[in-house]
Parts: sequence; C-alpha cells; structure tokens
Amino acid sequence: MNDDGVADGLRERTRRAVRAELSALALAMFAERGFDQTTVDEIARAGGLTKRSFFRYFPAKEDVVFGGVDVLGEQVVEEIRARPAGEDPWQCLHQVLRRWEERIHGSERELAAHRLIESTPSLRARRHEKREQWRTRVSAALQDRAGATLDTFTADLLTNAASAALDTVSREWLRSGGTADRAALTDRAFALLRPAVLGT
Amino acid sequence: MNDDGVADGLRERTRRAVRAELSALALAMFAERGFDQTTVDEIARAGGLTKRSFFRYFPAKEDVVFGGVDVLGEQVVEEIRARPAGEDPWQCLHQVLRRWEERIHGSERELAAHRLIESTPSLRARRHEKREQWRTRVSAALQDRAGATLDTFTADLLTNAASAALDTVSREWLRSGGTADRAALTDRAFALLRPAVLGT
DNA sequence: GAGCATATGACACCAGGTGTCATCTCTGAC
DNA sequence: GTCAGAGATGACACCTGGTGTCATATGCTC
Repeated sequence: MNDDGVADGLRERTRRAVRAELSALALAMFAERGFDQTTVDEIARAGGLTKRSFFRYFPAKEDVVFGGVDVLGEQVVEEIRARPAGEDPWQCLHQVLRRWEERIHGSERELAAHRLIESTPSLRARRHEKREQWRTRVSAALQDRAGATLDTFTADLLTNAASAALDTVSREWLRSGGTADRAALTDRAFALLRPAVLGT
Repeated sequence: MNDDGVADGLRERTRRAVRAELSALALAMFAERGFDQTTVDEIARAGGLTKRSFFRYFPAKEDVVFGGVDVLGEQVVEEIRARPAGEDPWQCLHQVLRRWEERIHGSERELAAHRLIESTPSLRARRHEKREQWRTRVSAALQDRAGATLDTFTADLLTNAASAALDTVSREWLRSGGTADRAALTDRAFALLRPAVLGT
C-alpha cells in the first residue's frame, strides 16, 4: 500500500495502464463521432472489456475525459495554506493558480480534451461540478490561512471569481487553438478583476 | 395566439396550472425525500399523469425546480442593449443584474427551491448550464452595445465574473435563510470585483 | 355538429449506472 | 511451492431518466 501518489505493484500498474488506454480510446472515439453518439458499451468493447468493468475504472462516462485534465487539485489547497501570512487573498489565488496553469502543457491530447469539454454541455457541467467541490475547499483554505480575516461571503466571492477567470482563460486558450499563453492570460484576468479594497 | 407572455385559452390556462401544480408537488416531495430519492414516475403519478406526460411539461427532471426561479432572461439581454452608450461595461452589468435581483421576491417557495438547488449537485450543474447559455448572449450584447469596444476575452471575463457574483450572492442569501438583501449583496460583490482599468 | 389541433396513456426502447455472484488471477505469508 | 485471501472480471438483472410512436380522447373553431 502507498498513499495516494504513484503505486508500484503490478496490479496498480496495469490498472493505470488500462485507465490510460481507455481514456485515449474514448477520446479518439468522441472526437470522431461525438460524445453523445458514443456509448459506454462501445468504448468498453473497443477496449476489450465490458460496460460493467468500464464503470470500475471511471465513476461516470464524463470522467473518462478528465484523465490528465486536472480540474483542480489537492495541491492547490495545500499551496494556498503555505502562502505568506500577510498576503492579499486575491494575490494568493493568483499566484497559486498561475503556477497551476503553467503546469498545463498544451499537448495535442490535452487540447482535444479541452475542445471536447468546451463543446459538450454535459462535460462542462461535470467540470463545473468538480471544480465546485475544490472551490469550496479553496475558500475554506483561504479563510484558514494564517493572518487572514476574511468573511465567508468575500472568500466565496473571490474563489468564484477566480474560477470564472480560469473558465475564461480556458475558453480563450481554446479559441487560439491552444497557442495562447495560459499564464499570461491568467495574469490579465486576475489583474482586471483585482478587488478594489480588501479587508473591509 | 399571443406572443410569449400570458395566454388566455382554457388550454393554455390548464397547461400552466398543471405545470405549477406539478412543480409545487415535486418541490414538496424533493424537500421531504431528496431529489435523487424521488423518481419522475412518482411525481407524475402523484400529479395524476404518466411519466411520459411529465416530460411533455418539463424537458428534464431538473427543470421542475426552475419554475419561478429565473436563471437569467431575455429581458436582461435587452436591457443591456438599451443601456447608455458611454457606460462602463461592468457598471452596465451591475445595474441590469441589480434590477434583476430586486425582482426576486423571497417567497417561501423560492427559498425552498434555492435551498434544494444549492444542496443538489445535479441541480447546480443544470443552473450553471442554463446560465451559461444566457451568459453567452449577454457577452455578445455587451460587445454589440453602442459605443463599446470590448474584446471577446474581456467581455467573457466580465460576464463570467458577474455570474460568479450572482452565485455568491445566492449562496449568501441562502445562508441567511432568505433574509439578506440581495440587491445590497449584489452591490457589494460588484464593488469588490470592479475591474481596475477598462478599455485597454 | 364536423373537422382539426392538442393532450394523454400505453408501450417499447435506449443509455447510463449499480448490485450481486461466480470465476479467475495475482499477491503475499508460510 | 503451496495455499489462502484480495482484487479484477464477466454475466446478468435491475433501476431510472428520457424519447419515439401510435391510438385515443378531449377540447377548440367554424
């Protein structure tokens, strides 16, 4: 057993391999025939297993798309807690999320995934749902941060706004065909929305 | 025939009555047993019709909740187009959405609906999906507005941020048990997120 | 009252998702 | 090396949201 991260046993390795293969397979099929026009059963069969087993790898059909595409992660929450005490909450969000954006390498796979997500309502809904979960935790982290006196409303507002910024960046990045600099766009978005006066 | 608004014929009246009754019924059942624990068939049967007919009144199970709860409307788009030419886009969004918030009367029904939405992932997802559709149109309206020179990225960013503000207000309003002043909260949110410099 | 649109029920069907059980395979302890 | 237990799989049944179709009934209009 090992904690959360990368595992070693052959079992874990094959499991990850199957996941990746299934994910790639599904993405290809989605790109060709559309998300809704491709059934789970078809994906599973194409990957050499049954529908039932597919759902043992992914909790839902939508999740096969969010393989490498981090919606937001534990790491973000931790990094926020680790930020310097006196720092402006918005600045804090900006820096942490900027680093997170920088980690997204614009591989062809990633681009296809984003394209698919952006053009499929149920996928966008799923992303939003996932991000909402993280956002709640980020909001709490922002409040818990050393030296922060932030009411819940403001904390929620800031994290919601940050999430909106990420959405906008993602959309613009897609519009550019994956060539735009996500970090730069992030800077622009965060600069524009920078709260006038904090610490009311 | 009449345009969009209130119709007169007995048919239209009964249709609206059934819709309202179904909506109230469903809301009560959801409140008691939870959204996922209540099937469409049960709601339909309780309302004296079949599952098939339920879906002739509502395109999806989620939609029975968004009866009086406007997610955003055509009116908002029009009002934006009607705003004074020189006005700051953010100011424009603020004013229009503030008026929209003021129209929300905090009835018990409304409160219950919001409570349900806020606590049910699939409903939040649906709301987001609906709002996204309007947001796109609002974004376009903002760009088309007389005297506006707004690039797509900024327009999207502003409408996304405005949507985030509405979400936050809604959540805070719910936290207060429906007693908070939505218009005032809206003012606070829009004041905090006011873009530093517009018209790059 | 004839003729038409609309609403409904009944029924079949599809797809996403889950529970269950028998079987097989890999892993770790002895 | 063997053996027991954990994990993965397939098969199957089942639930639920959602749609297509058709026959029938109920209004609405002239």
